[in-house]
Amino acid sequence: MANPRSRTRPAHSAGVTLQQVAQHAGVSLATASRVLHGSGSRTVGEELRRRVEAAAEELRYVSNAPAQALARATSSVVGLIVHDVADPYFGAIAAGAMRAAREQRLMVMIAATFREPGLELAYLRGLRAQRARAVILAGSGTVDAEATAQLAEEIAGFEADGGRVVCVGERGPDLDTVAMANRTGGGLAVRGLWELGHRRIGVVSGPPELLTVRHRLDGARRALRGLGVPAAEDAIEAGDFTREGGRAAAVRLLRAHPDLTAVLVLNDVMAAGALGGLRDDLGLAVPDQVSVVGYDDVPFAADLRPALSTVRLPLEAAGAAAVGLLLEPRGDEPRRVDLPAELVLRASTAAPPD
Amino acid sequence: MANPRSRTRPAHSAGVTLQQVAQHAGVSLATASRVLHGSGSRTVGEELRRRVEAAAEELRYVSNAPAQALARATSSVVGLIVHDVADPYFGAIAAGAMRAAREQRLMVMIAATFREPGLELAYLRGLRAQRARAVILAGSGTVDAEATAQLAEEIAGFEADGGRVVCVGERGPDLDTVAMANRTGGGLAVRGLWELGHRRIGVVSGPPELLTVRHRLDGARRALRGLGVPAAEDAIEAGDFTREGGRAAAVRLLRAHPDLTAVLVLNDVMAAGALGGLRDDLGLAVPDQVSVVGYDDVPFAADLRPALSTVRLPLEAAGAAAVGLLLEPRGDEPRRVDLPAELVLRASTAAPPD
DNA sequence: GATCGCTTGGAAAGCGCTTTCCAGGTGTTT
DNA sequence: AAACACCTGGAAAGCGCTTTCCAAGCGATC
Repeated sequence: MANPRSRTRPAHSAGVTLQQVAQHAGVSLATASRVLHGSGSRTVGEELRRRVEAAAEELRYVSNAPAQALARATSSVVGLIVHDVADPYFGAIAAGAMRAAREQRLMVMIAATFREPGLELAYLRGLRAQRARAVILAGSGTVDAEATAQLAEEIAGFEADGGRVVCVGERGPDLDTVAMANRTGGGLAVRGLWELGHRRIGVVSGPPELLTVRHRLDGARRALRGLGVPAAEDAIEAGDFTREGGRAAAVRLLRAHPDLTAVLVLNDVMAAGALGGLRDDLGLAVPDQVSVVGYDDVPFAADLRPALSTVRLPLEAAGAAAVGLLLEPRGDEPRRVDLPAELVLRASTAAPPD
Repeated sequence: MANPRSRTRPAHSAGVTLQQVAQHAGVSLATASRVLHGSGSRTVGEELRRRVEAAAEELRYVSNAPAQALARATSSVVGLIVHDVADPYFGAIAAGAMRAAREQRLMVMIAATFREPGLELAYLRGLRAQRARAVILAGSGTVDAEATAQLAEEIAGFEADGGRVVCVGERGPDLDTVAMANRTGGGLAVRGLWELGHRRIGVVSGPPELLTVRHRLDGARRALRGLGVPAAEDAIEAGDFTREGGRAAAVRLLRAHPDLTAVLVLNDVMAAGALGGLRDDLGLAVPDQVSVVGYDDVPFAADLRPALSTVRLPLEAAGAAAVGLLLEPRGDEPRRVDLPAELVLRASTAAPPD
């Protein structure tokens, strides 16, 4: 009995080339190309056009993108480099980017560095090899000068080859970027807490080498200082940008500063951990004893209990904006899209206890 | 104005070809190719090898993947088609796949259908055009015969072109698949609830056309029937596979069947919504009045309050297994990897109220 | 009726790379 | 010392497509 998998297929279908389609239609290769992939400026007569289309359909022709890329010296793939696809922050950005990409009929090649330093560079190189038309650098920049310089060189090379690079989040002044309101948002959170009556505010921070963290922290600190909040400087604990990191850092923070009435956690994933740590490890009630504000407003933030107050960033819009940016012709000046942050107050914040 | 293709470029860095590297090293194109991309079987002398490598480095040569793909008639990209990257279920699978891909030095091209029916087909075609070496179909199959048949044909075409296809979750008997224990898991959940003492168990289900939903539901139903649980058949409400869908369906379910003491929600995202709906809309205490079990064990399940009891699926492992499968040569028989489900009891389940 | 300017189709030269086939040189065997 | 095998490097033929250039056909113009 015939194995269903080896079911015989019409001889056509496997590796059909444009040449074969042309032959089948009784036209030249050039004409077939013009009909099927033509840039439009050149027209083909109605009759031939029909014949070519019929032949393509009949033969089940599928164009060969690498061959096209080679001949055209440009492709329709864009790269997207993130730290971790499973992280909802990047998931949302990726979703936005992919939606936009679809509208432009672009394919997206995604790479996750899993926060391994050298990998971003390696992937950028890989994408360059693929002759991606553009790449979106979605992960946070770093404070490491060496790494930044290497990356800058690779980016320059990529652009010299005609590719476009767009960053989500600031990386450097001469790159096209979709800027997230990180500084502003940090200030927003602090001021929100202040308005609720909090005067002793701590911060659970992320890896200090990340630019994103630095900016958020910066905004928070500045606001704290501006408001004259005392002891602000040392009521900061850093941890990994993970649930566990947030949990541990929050516990450390409140052990060291039991008088804090509010804490700003620099990302929602950490905040989820912090919420757990405060309650389970420290027996603190949120928001009755301590208020907590997160950052990002990832989808599950509203599902946490208490529902997480947080600084909302338009993540999907950022992804979409990045794609928008890389479609525009490159300008003389680096382009920049600024996206706003917004403080969303939910149930994890309240007035401080008396 | 000059033709862009003939635009003069700086000798270094931009658009360096292997030919140029060879010239710079004083060797033939063939030798340079062997050194830089050689399959290893063919050796090049120490001296020339060094010279080529030095030249490549000096000229900042970056290989041209499309050209390689064309010449080799195979590429190093694999496609991954999901419903939604922002959904933690797919995020986890994607993360696992990407980790494995990295070890194999594969690039992954990702496509999100956003649950739009025809898009899966379109993307598969796109991936075929890209001459992807393989594609992973991570989204659930559907009960729609027409769509399934079209997909089958496209898959056959893809395979005829030499590509490999693997599914995460069952789609058909003659496809290589990483099978998730959907039926088993449904039973597991029901039995777990039974053992806690629940006798009136309802189900919040997902879109009935999804195979995944059907299988989970099937397992649950069978267990229910096996246990002799009455009224099981109609205590089922379906909703979208989203938070809102889960919320609405859960509310409907408990309005219609106020006597239920436990509900199984067929995915964690819906369960998050259900938790909210039961509490906020219906004033029901979980788990004191109603127990809730989810499905998938996505990362945030443990962060919900009450922490969600759920059926754990090894999502990352599934993604990795899929990549593993497509690296193996294609066998005569379709291959299959079965991944286990495990019931994780957390705080959203308890004995039923008296 | 010859000329011009269009439009439309085809021939052919690549795009950057892999790989087969050959040739020359070396070391080995008898 | 001749014959052989082997190793290493190069020339060249594609891979499937795009695009330039040219030629042919045709109605309009003078």
